[in-house]
Amino acid sequence: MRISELARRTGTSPRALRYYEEKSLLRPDRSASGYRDYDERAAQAVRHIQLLLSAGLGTSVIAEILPCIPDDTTVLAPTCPELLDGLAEERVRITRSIDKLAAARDILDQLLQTRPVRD
DNA sequence: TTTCTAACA
DNA sequence: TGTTAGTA
Repeated sequence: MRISELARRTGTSPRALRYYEEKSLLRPDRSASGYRDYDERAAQAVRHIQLLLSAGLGTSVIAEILPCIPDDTTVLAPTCPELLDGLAEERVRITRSIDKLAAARDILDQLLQTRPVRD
């Protein structure tokens, strides 16, 4: 399928799909005319990319992880044990970020003399 | 018409 | 990320 169809089927834009390719997240074939030609697996890969992106992972990390996710799942635990440590570290970084943000919010709550409110 | 690349907003 | 230009 061509880029616009893949974009439509995955809810992204052709622009984003070209960007993914530039970051080596996707490697579509090319038609004789130079048009990108995507297969079914690409559609699944894009969904994985979007999931990983929403997890806050960078494109370089995603490029490593992607080949470890089977087309039909969203879990990689059983597949590539080597990556698990790296992702665990990523999780630690995220936790630290959350803690810092929470601390910043607490300070603002004090300055504003408001009682902590849940969003 | 659709897509391509590259560059600019 | 969107958009634009000039092509094939």
